[in-house]
Amino acid sequence: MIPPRNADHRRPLTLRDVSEACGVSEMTVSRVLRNREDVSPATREKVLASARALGYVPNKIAGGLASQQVNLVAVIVPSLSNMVFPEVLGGISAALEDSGLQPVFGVTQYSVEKEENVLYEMLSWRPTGVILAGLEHTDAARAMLENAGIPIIEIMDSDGEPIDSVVGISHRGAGRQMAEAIVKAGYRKIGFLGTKMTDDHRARKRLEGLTEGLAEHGIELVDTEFYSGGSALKKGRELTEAILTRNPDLDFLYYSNDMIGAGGLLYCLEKGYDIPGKLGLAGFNGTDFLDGLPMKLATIDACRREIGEKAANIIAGKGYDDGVIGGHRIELTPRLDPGDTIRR
Amino acid sequence: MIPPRNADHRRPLTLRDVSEACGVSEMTVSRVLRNREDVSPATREKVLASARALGYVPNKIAGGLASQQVNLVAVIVPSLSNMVFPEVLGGISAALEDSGLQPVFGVTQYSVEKEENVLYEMLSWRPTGVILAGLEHTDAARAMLENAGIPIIEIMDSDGEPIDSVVGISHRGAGRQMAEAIVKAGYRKIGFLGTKMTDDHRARKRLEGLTEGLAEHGIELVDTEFYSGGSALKKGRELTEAILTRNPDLDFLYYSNDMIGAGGLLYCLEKGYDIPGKLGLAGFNGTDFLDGLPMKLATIDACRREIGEKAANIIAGKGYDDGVIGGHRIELTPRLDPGDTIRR
DNA sequence: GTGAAAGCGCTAACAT
DNA sequence: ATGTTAGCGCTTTCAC
Repeated sequence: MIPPRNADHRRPLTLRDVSEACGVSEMTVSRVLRNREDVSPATREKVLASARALGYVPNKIAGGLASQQVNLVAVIVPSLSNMVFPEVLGGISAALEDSGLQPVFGVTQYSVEKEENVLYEMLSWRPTGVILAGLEHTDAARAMLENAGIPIIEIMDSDGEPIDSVVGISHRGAGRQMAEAIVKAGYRKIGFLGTKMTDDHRARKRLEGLTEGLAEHGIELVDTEFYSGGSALKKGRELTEAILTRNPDLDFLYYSNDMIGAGGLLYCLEKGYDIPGKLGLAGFNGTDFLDGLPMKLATIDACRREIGEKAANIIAGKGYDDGVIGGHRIELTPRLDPGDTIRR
Repeated sequence: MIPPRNADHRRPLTLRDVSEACGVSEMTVSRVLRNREDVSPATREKVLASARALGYVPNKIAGGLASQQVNLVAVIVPSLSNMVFPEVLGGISAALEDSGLQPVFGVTQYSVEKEENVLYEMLSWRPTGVILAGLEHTDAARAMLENAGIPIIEIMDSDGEPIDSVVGISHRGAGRQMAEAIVKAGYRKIGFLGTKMTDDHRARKRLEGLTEGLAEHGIELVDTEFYSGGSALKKGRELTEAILTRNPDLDFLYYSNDMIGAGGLLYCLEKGYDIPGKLGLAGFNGTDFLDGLPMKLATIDACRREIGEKAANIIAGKGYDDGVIGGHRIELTPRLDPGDTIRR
């Protein structure tokens, strides 16, 4: 075993060390390091030189306690392995870039109990605001959010009552929109394939929307097929094979996300199905890294990046010059891209 | 505009509030809330009841300052949109699950300057340890890491000298390993396709390893093709078409990641290339969500999740009962999966 | 433009 | 098992 090189337990540097090194009061050093204007250029240079030379890194724990302000934004999402949420986080990071605020991410694995724990942890850091996915929370989490006294932005989903602000799309609406498109294109025997959605409320709402939308045209879903875990692409193939074997006369398959839709598409192409002629397909999310498949899968864009940006901007107070931080309701309109897999 | 519901600027609750509510000293309340054993069950219940009733959330800023310990682990990665890093983060989160430590993520967008900034931000929160991708940093970042006095784990790449500990694979070795497999399978005219790798040192090292490995058999790369941005699947198609048009006699294409490899594979299948007979293909990462493509692309597993777990375990002190935290060197051996796209 | 004093909310260390 | 005291490293406030 190589001996530890970094196990020195030297006391970290403090303002006092910098102060002594440059012969300026701690207070003035603090001013310089916070880029305040009321310091003479001469002292400023002296201080910065010492700080750099020593390798001083300010202690935000102490700073936060003294100033009662912490420039963190808590961001809580169900998963990172989904490709959906990394894009939301990208939007948030970009929007917060020059705001002086820093996002901190937490993951719930689609469990409201885990969400409650993560939230408790994060609130204990006294963040400037909270962004979290969805409108469904435990009672305790809801209470914490209501009492936090900071902006709370619920994102992704606008089907329900937010605690404070909400930025999202109507997943029920997306389901209905897809139902309209399917019916208008002349498909009649429709199957649904998706995740087991005990805790994925948005997928559930899309299915509900689809069902309602079809019902208005007197159409009922013929069959459904659910999965959990595993490679989505592969699962898409398997589910598709299963549902088409059971119901050879299906003429449309609606997938709860683009990845399983892509798997289904590959399967159907291999089997020689006439797409979109005899069989139509659609997914959800507008996953652009799937561009490059043999055909472009029909999908509805979930506006992931934009949702992240808008939510972050509310907390950063950007673009909302009414000065009001709380109580925003931003419902984005997702665009349906028929791609190559819905006939026209 | 809906009026703000959450804009009340009530003073957040303090230990004192809980203390007064239950008639127990602040100190004892603090003990209860930190789950310390030296409190009688009766007082414990009384305190917990009050804390819950009030909705008290501890202030870790103050706690961290007083105790001089912060249960955060800073994790710094180049990107979240890559699918590689979310898996590493998953491994880290899982390993830290019951350690009382919490990961905090930062993103550098493959820029060492940005890395330096993010690092400065994170170190100012006085984390328990730092996990960051790669061995290449600015001098200033290196100095900060060396002076931080906490465990520093550089991950993903073991080709070089770590500051403290390292957990990764040799990308140069992975390149050589692939070269061996390619030559052994009888391919001779090899092309490389990948990202413009000014700042992606690991991709660069893989290419170097490949070149060296081929050179040992007297083989030179015939051609290379680079891209940046855009849908990787689509780029894979475009690059493949370009390189095969220029060099119709190529018999192997090595891609710097599985996504562009998948795009290339789909392209070649459509064009009717004989794979793996006349043309072999390979990628890198062991991206399992690509299971479900018409053929399984040859690849080398980057051990992403395992790297995350091992790095986190070092900081959590788990599984390293020599009591030493610093100076670990863990080099994992990536497995080559020939899939269906290298002939045997 | 600069400095001195007080205190942010909690916990370590020491009493009891 | 519980309470008291001091102080973590910074910033706010006020004085100069």
